[in-house]
Order: sequence, then C-alpha cells, then structure tokens
Amino acid sequence: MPPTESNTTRKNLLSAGITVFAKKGYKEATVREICKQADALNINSINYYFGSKQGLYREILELIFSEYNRHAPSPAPDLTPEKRLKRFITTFCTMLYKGGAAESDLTAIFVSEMTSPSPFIQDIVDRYNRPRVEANMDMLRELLGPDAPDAMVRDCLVSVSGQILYYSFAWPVFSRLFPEHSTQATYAQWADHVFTFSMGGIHVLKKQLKSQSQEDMT
Amino acid sequence: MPPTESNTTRKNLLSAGITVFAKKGYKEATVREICKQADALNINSINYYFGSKQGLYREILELIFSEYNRHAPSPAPDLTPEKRLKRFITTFCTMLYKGGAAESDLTAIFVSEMTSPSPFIQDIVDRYNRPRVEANMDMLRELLGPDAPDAMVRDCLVSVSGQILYYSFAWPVFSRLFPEHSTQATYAQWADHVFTFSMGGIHVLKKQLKSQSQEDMT
DNA sequence: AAAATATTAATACAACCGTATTAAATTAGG
DNA sequence: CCTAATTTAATACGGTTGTATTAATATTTT
Repeated sequence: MPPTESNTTRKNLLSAGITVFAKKGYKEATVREICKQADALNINSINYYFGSKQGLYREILELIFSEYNRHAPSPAPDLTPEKRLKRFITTFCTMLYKGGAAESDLTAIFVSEMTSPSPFIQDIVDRYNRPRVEANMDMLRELLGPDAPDAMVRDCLVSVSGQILYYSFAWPVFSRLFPEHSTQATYAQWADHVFTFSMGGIHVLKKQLKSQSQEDMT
Repeated sequence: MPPTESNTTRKNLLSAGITVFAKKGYKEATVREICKQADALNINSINYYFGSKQGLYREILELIFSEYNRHAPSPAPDLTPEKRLKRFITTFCTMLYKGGAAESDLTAIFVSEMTSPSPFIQDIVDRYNRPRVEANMDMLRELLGPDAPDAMVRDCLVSVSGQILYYSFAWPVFSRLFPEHSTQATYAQWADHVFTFSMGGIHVLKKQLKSQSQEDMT
C-alpha cells in the first residue's frame, strides 16, 4: 500500500495530471502522457499511487476546488452589500483570468467540470458551490430589497455569474473574434465593468419592484 | 463515390450523429454507436458516405450553424436599437432553451464547440459569428451613444452574451443547485430579465460617459 | 435482360487505451 | 549488513477505437 506521506513522484503526477487533463480533457488525457510529463517512465505509477486514472482525477478535483475555496472571499457581513458584490466579482475574475483565460489549467478543468461533469460533481457542488451561492443570494437580496422574490434574486446571481464566467468557456470563440484581446491584461477592468453593469441592472429591477408595489397600493 | 442525392441512410446517419455527438462529445462518440442508432448495421457506412468520422462531424457542424443562422433575426435597421436588442436576446434564448437546456442536442454540440473547438471552428466563426457580432456591436453603439469607446461596446456585448449563454454551459452545476428550475418552462422570462438587466447596465454606463465628458469640459 | 454502378454487409487490422502482472531496484529498519 | 518493505521498471493482456478490405446484394443504366 502506498503511503500518503510526501513523495516527489506522487506530486509530479498530480501536477502533470493537472496540465494534461486541462489540455486534453479527462477522456483524451492518457495515463501514458501524464506519466511522461511527470518524468515517471513507468506507466503504472498512476495505478500505484492513485489506484486508477479516475482516482488521480478525483484527487486533482479535490485539490483544485479546495484551492478555489481558499482564495474565495471569506464571509464579511460587516461590509455593505455593494462592497461584498464588488469583492465577489473581483476575486472570482482574478482566480479565473489572472493567468490568462486560455492558459490557466485550473480554469480549464473547472470549465470542463461544468460542461461535462464527472461522477464527483454532486459532491463538489454540495461542499464548495452551495455555501457560496447561498451567501451571494443573501447579498443580492440585500441589494434588491426585502420585496424581491427569490426568482429575481436568483436571476440576478445568474446575470452576474454569466458575465464573470463568459471568457472561461467562450474563449475559443471570443479570441477568434477579437484576436488582440487578452484577459490576462484586462481582468481587473473586466471586473470593474461587470460590477458597474450589474449594479445598473440591479438598480433597474429595484425601481421596477417599487413602482409595482405602488401600483398595488392603488 | 457516394453521390450527394437524397438518401435515407445518409440522413439517418446525420441525425444519429447529432444525437450521439451531443450526448457523448466528439471523442467519446463512436462510429459503431452512431451506426447502430441510425439502423445501419454496417459500421463502414460513415466512411462510405462521409469519408471519415471527422467528415460526418464537419457536415453536422455545418448543418447546425446554418440552422442557427436561419432562425437568427434578420437585420432590421428600421427598428429602434432597444427593440433590436430585445429581439436578439429573445431569439437567442429561444434557440438555446426552448427544448430545455440540457435536452437540446444542438445546444450541446454548440457548447462543446465553444469550450473545446474542433479544427473547423475558425471557419464557422468567420462565416456565422462575425457578421452577427458586428451587427450587435452597431446596435449597442447606438444604445450607448457615439462617445462610447469600442472596448465599452464590446464589454456590453459580452455582458449580454454571458447572461444568455449561462444556462447552456453551466447547466450541470446550476441544475444541481436549483433542482426545481426548468429553462424550458422559463426561457421567455429569462429573456425578459436579461433585457431589463442589460438595459439597466447600459443606462448606467451611458450616464457615466456623459458625466465624464462634462468633467472634460471644465 | 445484361452490364455497370451504388450500396450494404461482414470481417480484418493496426493502433491505442487502462490496468494487471511480474521482476528488478531502491530504501528503511533492526 | 542484511532483511523486509517500498518504489520503479518492463512487459503483457483484454478491450475498444477508426478505418481498410473484400465480398455480397441492390439499384440504375444501357
């Protein structure tokens, strides 16, 4: 039985796995290529250390999402909801685009797990995404006011998330339409834009809510 | 040489290919499964009619994008930019979500082509996406005013597109966070929300532009 | 109807996949 | 230092893939 202690081959396999899984996707990534990338001449090392190709991938997924979780903003109920929205957008954009949209291996695996999820997605969503989503729903509810229905709060969260995530999955198309653009160089401006744009959207919806409740009075 | 005339086996292979490529992705879809789905007992029929697996996929791609193009709104310069934006959002959401976000085969292939593009992506983008993007940029420029810099116009287009596309690629995660939600039932409301939200964002940016130019006056 | 062509069918093949097996080499413990 | 355990190495195996080959059948053309 391989122990879990510090082992350089094991670590090499993990980081090589991240690289190859990101570039090729789960199915097209081969254990032979990962081993070669990890300077492990024997193709059996993945089975030795992780039981199987899927075992390696599971461990990589855990590694990536806990890393995301570590960088994500800790709850700060003392901040105004505006500042919390700004923080959410900025840190998310930074995580996704700081190293460049297409170049980041972690972003690539993150996206492939969204579009074609592995068997581990339910667990990942429950442990990592759900708590953050609930916190963000609360934040948006504060921004929209207590009269905002749940559907509207959810729609706003989707509007914000959709903007943030766009480059991460549409990059192969976008980069061909705007070849000169670089998310690495402009991710901070993009975060600013998403914040401004979204505050405008939220403002309109809030106003719309108010006029509706006034109509109900008459 | 196989002729291009009407042939039921050929058509069966095309529609079976759409189904299987959508469900499995290009690599994991096998010619054997496609042939079985098409009631073609011989696994050689794909090579016979399309030369190769890739040849079948290329023809399917062409079929899908020309279909998208057919449903997309024709240019209507007489309409106000607001109405054109509304039309753009509505028709796009309808195309993507009318049959349900996860269930639509065309949407699945569309998304997989965005996230992990085939060798044909450049040609597809040039012939189908670029003209629409340019028309939408013009529309947004009208909404933002003549002072709006190109980067702002482009950012707004990304903001709108990101919202529209969100469900198409994030569905495996979103549906686990909100299991009761159905895009099929609510795609029209979603289009309404995206329009309202985006007009709010555009309005704020326009106001911001105006105040900036006033500062420049002093 | 006969000949030419198009289509379907069945099988073969080389390449690749993940994993199992077995042996050699290295390291750790007494 | 020698034994036991861990790690690396090399190879084998069964399965699946896309495609090529060859033959049989159906369709069209003359």
